[in-house]
Amino acid sequence: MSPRHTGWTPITPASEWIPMEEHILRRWREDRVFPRSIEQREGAPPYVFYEGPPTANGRPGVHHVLSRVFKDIFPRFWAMRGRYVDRRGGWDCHGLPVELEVEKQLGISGKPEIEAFGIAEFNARCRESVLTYLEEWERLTERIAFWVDTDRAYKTMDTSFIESVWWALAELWRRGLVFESDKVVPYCGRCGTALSSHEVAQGYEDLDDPSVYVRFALPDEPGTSLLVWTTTPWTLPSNQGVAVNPDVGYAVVEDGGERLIVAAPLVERVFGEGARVVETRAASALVGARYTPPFGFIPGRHVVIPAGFVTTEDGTGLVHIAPAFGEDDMLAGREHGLDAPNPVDRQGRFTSAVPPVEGVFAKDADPALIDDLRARGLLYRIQTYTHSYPHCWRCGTPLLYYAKPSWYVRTTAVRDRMLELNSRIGWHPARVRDGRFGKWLEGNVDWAISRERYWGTPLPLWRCAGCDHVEALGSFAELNRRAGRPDDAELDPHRPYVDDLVIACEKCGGESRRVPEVLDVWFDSGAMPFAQDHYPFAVDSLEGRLPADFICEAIDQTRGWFYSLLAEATLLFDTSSYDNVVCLGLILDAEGQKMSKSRGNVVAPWTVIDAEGADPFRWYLLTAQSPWESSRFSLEAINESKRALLTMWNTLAFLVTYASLPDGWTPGGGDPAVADRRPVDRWILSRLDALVGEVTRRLEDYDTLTAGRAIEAFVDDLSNWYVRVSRARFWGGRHGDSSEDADARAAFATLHECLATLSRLLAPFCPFLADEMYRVLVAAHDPDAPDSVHLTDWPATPGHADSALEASMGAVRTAVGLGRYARAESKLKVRQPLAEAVVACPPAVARDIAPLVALVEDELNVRAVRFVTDPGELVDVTVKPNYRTLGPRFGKSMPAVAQAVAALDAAAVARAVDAGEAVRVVVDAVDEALAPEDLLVTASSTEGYAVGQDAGIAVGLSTEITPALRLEGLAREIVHAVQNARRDAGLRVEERILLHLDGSGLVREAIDTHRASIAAETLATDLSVSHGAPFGGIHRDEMVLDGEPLAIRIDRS
RNA sequence: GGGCGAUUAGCUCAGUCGGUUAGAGCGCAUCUCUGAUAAGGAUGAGGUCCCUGGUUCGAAUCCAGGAUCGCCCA
Repeated sequence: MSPRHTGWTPITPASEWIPMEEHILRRWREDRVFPRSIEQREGAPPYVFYEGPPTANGRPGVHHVLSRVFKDIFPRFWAMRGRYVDRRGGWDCHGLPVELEVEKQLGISGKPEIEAFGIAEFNARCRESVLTYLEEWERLTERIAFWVDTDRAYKTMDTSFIESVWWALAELWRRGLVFESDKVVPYCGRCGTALSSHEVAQGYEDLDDPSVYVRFALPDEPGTSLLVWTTTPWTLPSNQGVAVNPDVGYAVVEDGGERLIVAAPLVERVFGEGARVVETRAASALVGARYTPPFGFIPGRHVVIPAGFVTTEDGTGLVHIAPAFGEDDMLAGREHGLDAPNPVDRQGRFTSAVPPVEGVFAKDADPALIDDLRARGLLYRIQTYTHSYPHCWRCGTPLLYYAKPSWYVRTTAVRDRMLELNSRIGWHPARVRDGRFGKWLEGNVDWAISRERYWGTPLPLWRCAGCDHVEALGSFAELNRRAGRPDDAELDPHRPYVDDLVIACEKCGGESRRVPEVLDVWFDSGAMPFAQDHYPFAVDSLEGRLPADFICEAIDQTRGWFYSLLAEATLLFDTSSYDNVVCLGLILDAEGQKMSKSRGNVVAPWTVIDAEGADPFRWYLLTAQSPWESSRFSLEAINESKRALLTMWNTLAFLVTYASLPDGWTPGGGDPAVADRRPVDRWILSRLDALVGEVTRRLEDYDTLTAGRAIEAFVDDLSNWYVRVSRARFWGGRHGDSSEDADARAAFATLHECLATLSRLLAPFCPFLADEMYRVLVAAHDPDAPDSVHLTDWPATPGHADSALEASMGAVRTAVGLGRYARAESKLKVRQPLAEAVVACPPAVARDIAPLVALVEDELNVRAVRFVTDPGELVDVTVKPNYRTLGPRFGKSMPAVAQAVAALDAAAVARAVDAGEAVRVVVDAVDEALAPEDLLVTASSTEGYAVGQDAGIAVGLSTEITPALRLEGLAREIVHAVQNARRDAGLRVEERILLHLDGSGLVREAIDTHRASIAAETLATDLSVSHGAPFGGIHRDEMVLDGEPLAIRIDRS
């Protein structure tokens, strides 16, 4: 462990935060602070956190920092609250992104080329590639102080992880929840695999498609055609039918010598005004009609069928049906006995079934097919139609809707249970529960879990070549046994090795081989609650591991990880897998555009860290805006949000500067009890009390924004009021005066308690700054204290709350603010003492201020404060009804109440309110009593006197400057000038000086009159006055004060 | 086409249960304080709380419709 410093050490300047953070990182590492923070809570109730695994085959971006910072703060908070918070990292290893990367490296593309290259070697490359940036991820994770155990990180490609996933799939199989079905699926021809709906969700992009109107001739009615509309001309060769809406009338329109049939409501839309409708028919009259298909390559029934899904929103009301290429088409086709021919191969290219476009990618065949239609006179119209169309989320190829067999998990079986469990999840923001996520669950369809790819968890399903019987194997031991190997034989569950293991069919004894598909990677991620611990093989219970207390990802995971976690836990364990989830927004660039590699507007996290440091980065992400809204990101924004941290740091530096002076102060007892301290001490401690409560509540509610604001407000109070008004006290106690000494100790102890407590409240937000504060303030003075703030307990409310005192101080601060305003208005510097301030306010406010009146005198630099409490004398008062209390009582009569109140004698009402008496008014001929809280009394100054007013207080200043006050003001100007000179001379705050002054007239008189105080304030052991400042000395300065010359010379004492 | 959000000062954003005078920071202008300060303070300029309608004694806030932007889906 690092040697512990004792006593005060200087504060690292804010300009050195970055090297300081790096130093602290080394200390954490050497002192094993993170592991110890977990170990010391062993046996305590767990707070369970799951790391949603990123893939390490790409570089981390700022959005990853966002999620990792939120993943860090709550576990830190709960660890300090005493919970056992094991935090295990994880890496998502499988999936298309990895394969794509390797394809790129190898310069190959598509499945045939992968197979030619060899699956074994391909997967070996995937295994290497997936962790390309692991080191950078780990370095970033550590640098931003995301405390997560990367040494024990689970990897979804680990054999233990895969075995747990197999167990889960076999379990679901056993319960009949896994099935194979021919279904239309979103299919990527380039990648050669179906995509799950949550993958499809990630790839929508606007696409210009042809929108074509095609004539389907009716052979029984020469010269008459169905006008059919489609945006996917490439599916026309596969046409098997035309669907009409059974509830819609259809019109026959004569158009340039031909007769075209469209839905009656769409006639005008298609043909424009003045179309000649020669006949209308019910849909039933069309059903069963035969037509000539647009292309003759593929046989079929080519018949009109009824279908409820046909709309008259757009198109022609006659829908082209190609059952192989649409879910609706497939269902309607089955119902009416249509075939589902599919002339598109697994690469998305036309087969020889459609000779003109053989080998062409389906969507690319549109122009050739349209030309063909046009040449044969079948094309009625072509337009361009821009719509949002799904693309492969990784390779960007437009997806095809395509019928093929796939493996499914029957999630619809637990749909209602998922909804029920979801209703109990603490969503942040809450709206996601019933909104985006809830709606998604309501529309749940069975989860397509198979992918015809290579680098993934192989499906543990074996199919018999003889009898087609399928069985699921849920463990490696079982597979080995069935394959005739020893139970514990070495086994690589990845392809192609696992594909070589042939088992005997349990039914017919025939040869059973594994199905070729691998698993949707989202199933891997959703399995992590049990697979990271190799359940049920390595552990037999998930007690304390499931569900998680807290998870966090960006909103785009609603259909990804948030879903896969919930679905799998519900299916397998009948529970949710998380109790709370923070759902983060997107990070946009400074222009409000989404950051993406293609736009080139991605900000690298290292840029931010190197410029501003990790803690300012964290503070910005945690407190600058609602985390679930998308927000604009810029370096400037971080710099702005850093302000509060700088103020806090300056306050810390102030304390250390004075405490470490000779005869300074160290923590550790002998300080006055809180009850014996000054009101301002008790005030800031009361504020601290409130702050601890507020931050605790907010973090319990996963609200970092409001917690951070509360901290900022406190820091402002501490620095700009407490330290400001207490500054002189930190000089006290150096003159052997015991009462001064006690007062100084009280001030030090108070400020120290505030900052030390602040260090613990700040620890989850800014772990570096907080730890440094704690080290300087606490650990360096108390050998028994934990050596890091992250090993301490979360502060308890210290019990210093005093709401009356806070109200009083509020009034004082208002009065001082108004007084300063009054000075500014009359151009009277605060250094010029004045005889009197007059504070006009209600008696209650005067009573609030009275015990703290000395503060007002000091801050306004006046000899005395006089209160004027009679409303008539210096202030006008106005009385208004309190709508908040009276509104519910009087409702519609509120205008009458307002009128009645306005008619009252305001001064009399003000006195009554102050005395706590009810006021009677007549409203709508009824006598009503208004309680004091029902009336709002505001004061405003009478003309020509007071110059500041607010919240029932007005402050005026006597502006007469007597000769004595003038001299005193000058003396303070002289002190100010000397202090500046000291600073310019580079003297330490405590260094004694020999001071030589010269000035004429009033300046000379001021020096003579206030000689002792000038010397004391400037730490001058000797003060000499003569004509002109002699040469020599370490510093000389000359200036003009109030038209009078002043010369200063300073020497070291 | 549907769902979910967002729209508040020049910029970035808060705004609790509907309560009459809507806030902060930054920027700008003027002034000021300071032996803790990469600071602080005061004042000012700057607002159609996206629009329209409704509910209500009272709407930035609730409801309906619309506009724009974004996300999610079909």
